[in-house]
Amino acid sequence: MDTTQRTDQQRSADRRRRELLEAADRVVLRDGPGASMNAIAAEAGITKPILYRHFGDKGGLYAALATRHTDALLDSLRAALDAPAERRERVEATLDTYLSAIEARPQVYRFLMHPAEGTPGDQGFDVGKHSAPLLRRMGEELAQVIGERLDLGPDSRQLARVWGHGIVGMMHAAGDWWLGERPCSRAELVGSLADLLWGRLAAAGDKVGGPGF
Amino acid sequence: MDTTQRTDQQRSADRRRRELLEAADRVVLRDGPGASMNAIAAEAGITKPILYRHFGDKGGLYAALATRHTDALLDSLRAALDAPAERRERVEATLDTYLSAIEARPQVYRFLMHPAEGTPGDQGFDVGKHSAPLLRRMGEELAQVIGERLDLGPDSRQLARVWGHGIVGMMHAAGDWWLGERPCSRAELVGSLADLLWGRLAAAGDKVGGPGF
DNA sequence: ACGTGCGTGTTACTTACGGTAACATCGAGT
DNA sequence: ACTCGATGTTACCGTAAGTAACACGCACGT
Repeated sequence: MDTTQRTDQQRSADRRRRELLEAADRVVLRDGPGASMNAIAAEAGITKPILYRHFGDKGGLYAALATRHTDALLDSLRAALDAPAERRERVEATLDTYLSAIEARPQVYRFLMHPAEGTPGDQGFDVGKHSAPLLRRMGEELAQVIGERLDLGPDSRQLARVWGHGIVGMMHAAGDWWLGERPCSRAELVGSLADLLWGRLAAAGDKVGGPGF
Repeated sequence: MDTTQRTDQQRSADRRRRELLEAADRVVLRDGPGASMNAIAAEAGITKPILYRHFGDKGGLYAALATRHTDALLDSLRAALDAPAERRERVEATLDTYLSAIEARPQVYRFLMHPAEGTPGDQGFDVGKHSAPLLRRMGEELAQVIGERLDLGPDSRQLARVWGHGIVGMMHAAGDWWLGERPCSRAELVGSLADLLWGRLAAAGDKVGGPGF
């Protein structure tokens, strides 16, 4: 039958694709985002053109790779976000989940945040499209949760999106800096960020001697 | 005299360096961060090896370029941050200054945020060093202002640094998203972000029907 | 006046990588 | 036996980073 034949072939192709992705994963995690297609092909035991047949170009391969990791991380975050607990606890759990993930696998994290490394067909600026897909997806996801659950008055949807992307950016930048310098424990970082979101910046008193920030 | 001779030469070299940087600036702003060294050299009316003599490698040139723009932006931000006004107004002015800058010159912004594009000597992950220098510098700068002016109790310095990087990341991610989708006016974005920093997330009521975020 | 440096500039090359064309092989269905 | 399609190969192209090696010009000490 035509359909079963197609299914077999497709299944085989999918399996192969997964194998190639796993090989690519190993190489990228070992050599960084600048890993060459030759290196990836060698790790998979094949040569370049096969990679290109499966993924089109380097961007395609990297997009497939990023999607896998991004999906996994987003699943964890969703779980933390949906846990049955008070709002503050859930915010802290989500922050901690994200920070644990980047702490446990910094290479994956770096790859996801800087996927556009060796793509020379980069002309035309396209500002707005260049941000790491992970950040955008996390932002939209959080925006949806906020919009669904919080009563923010009129403009609720727009406010939720601004906050979603803003909070994700806060988490990302603070996490990036923390991962590099390790100035405090993860728990302290989580607490400090939650405090920031809880308005301690506005509530803090000026220091003696001048107008506060 | 030896010293005056050296000074003359150095002065001439510095002038040349500035000219080359300006040419590089034009090309990078026109062609994006993927601009080739050949193109930059051609714009400057010379050939590649001279660029390499002045800047070592592409990374050196880009670092010099980024420093120029970063310094300029940081000066603007410092001015907004130091303006004589209430805290909320100053926060809004700073956000607006940043957003105006990235809105006015998106190419510069993209270049500053994604400077590591064609640097194959990228091996070894060095997580923590990879973030855009602009973000780090803005974060440290803001941390310093916060630490100087706000009374945050014990751990003041550390809290200030977390917040500095966190707020900068919030501004960056929200700005990046906003620049791509333009979902609202700049003033609305500024207001929404300031509201977030002012604790409206914690204060918001749950939507009817379930526990809030 | 004459070499001696030294900064400025060039051409021509190497190396590495993304991407592609053309050819070889093997297994399944007619 | 023959075709078709997927899998695989070698060999190549274009481009871009980075590097000799060589050439000019100009101030200097003698």
